[in-house]
Amino acid sequence: MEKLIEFAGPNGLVAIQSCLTCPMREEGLFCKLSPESLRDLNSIRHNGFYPRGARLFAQGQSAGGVFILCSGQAKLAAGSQDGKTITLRQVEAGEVLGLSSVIANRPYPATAETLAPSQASFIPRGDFLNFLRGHADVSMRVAEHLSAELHKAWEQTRMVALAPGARTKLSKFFLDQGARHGRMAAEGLRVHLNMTHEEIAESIGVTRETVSRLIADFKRQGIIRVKGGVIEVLQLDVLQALSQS
Amino acid sequence: MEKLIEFAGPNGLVAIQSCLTCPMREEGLFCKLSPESLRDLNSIRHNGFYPRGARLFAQGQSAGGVFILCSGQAKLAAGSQDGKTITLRQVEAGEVLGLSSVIANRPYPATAETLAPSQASFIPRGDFLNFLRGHADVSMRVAEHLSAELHKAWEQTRMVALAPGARTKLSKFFLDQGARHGRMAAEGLRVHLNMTHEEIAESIGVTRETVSRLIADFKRQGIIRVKGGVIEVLQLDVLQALSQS
DNA sequence: GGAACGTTGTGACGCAAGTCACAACGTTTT
DNA sequence: AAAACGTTGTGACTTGCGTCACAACGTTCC
Repeated sequence: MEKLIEFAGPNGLVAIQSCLTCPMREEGLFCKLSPESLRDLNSIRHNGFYPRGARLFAQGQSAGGVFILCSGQAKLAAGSQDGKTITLRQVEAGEVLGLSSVIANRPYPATAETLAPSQASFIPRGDFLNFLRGHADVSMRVAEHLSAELHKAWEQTRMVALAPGARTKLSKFFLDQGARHGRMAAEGLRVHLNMTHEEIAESIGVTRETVSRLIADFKRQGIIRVKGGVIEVLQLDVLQALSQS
Repeated sequence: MEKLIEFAGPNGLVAIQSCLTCPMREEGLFCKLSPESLRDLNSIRHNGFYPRGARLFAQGQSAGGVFILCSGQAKLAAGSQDGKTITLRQVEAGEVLGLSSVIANRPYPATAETLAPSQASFIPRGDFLNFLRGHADVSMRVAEHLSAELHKAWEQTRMVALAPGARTKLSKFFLDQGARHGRMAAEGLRVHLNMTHEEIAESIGVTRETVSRLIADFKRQGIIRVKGGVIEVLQLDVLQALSQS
């Protein structure tokens, strides 16, 4: 991080200059650290800007380092031979990508792709492990973070395997998205959802057509309304009832 | 661990007396530690013996501590309201149960049940966290372990979601079991599999009937042979071909 | 030995969701 | 403005697997 000149990323993204002044400090896993740790962290990170759809790393690559998603949004998706893919995790600003692969010294198990224009800090594997070893407080936090991720992964497995039908899964998906980015408005919960039906389908493990049909169905029943990338949940209670597997 | 008298558990299980002389020392995550760490670990563990089917903890309970499975076998299974359950993970001797829940301070996300007569050491949450904080080497190992678990969980999600049919899943399951407990014999890979069709079904997320039918099918095709809890894989290559999603 | 129980084997049936196919839009490109 | 492209909406058809239902075993347990 030699150059800290004023800089705004593409798409009007405002650049985050330093971990020490990062607005995520209260939230992100790696942001809530002691000032010393934070300074050291800041000194080994490499900043980068990515447009929507950029690939941070690919499934099967050896784990070269971790990415801290400073702003924007990304997803972690695993694919099979026959072209099908499933989204393992959505990654929000402040979260980390590739952590477990670097620590376990294994290839990335999935591909990481931005869902929106994003800023991310890359930390090479070696530097990161040194950093970990030198900061006992951090490795404890890492363990906490990994634990939380593990719980989410299990929750995901449970959802995919136990939910009895596509309708249930889609309801769960909308509620989950609502909890992440939703805001209450006059008409109901309003969620900015810049995903295609195809992407939604990959998140819940069904086909694109099924998603299209179900959304049409939800609209017909007056449960949701859609206008240009924004979903309004009009009948939250109905959606919740549907999501109960 | 006050009493270290000679003792054999139920079912002829030979008791493991101390972490310091544990035969798993080279393998288990918590076993391969420095002698000092090992001694401290040994001083906070509480030994217990469990028959097959014993419940170590239940889904939703607050995480009281971790279990180290010294010998035997267990599973971690999550259930839904309507009685369906899915096996999240099979736990072998030397592995740990409840680790992520204790660290993340969350309720156990699944129920842990022994699949065979087992010996396990329980370590209360407080003691364990103190132990972690006092031993920097251990928390790094914990991070590694959690990373490995996370990868397995993702692999599981991938399998359940991406595998196109029940046949594929069952093939994968057999191969996985073979890798764990299999031995090459004259007729082929021999796997001791003390699970009912019901349990297999829960592991791969299909119904019991489907498992029964598929096994019958595999037998008819000469891919496997079954006699009393032991499965012999006669045509490993065919099974591998089937498991390719 | 037979009652009670849990496990396995199969048949019959139905339906949710995958697959294929194409039409109707929107957006970006040129 | 037409072409090229990606996204969405729907219809028709097929099918794998869940569900229900029972029969055939095997094992404990009095």
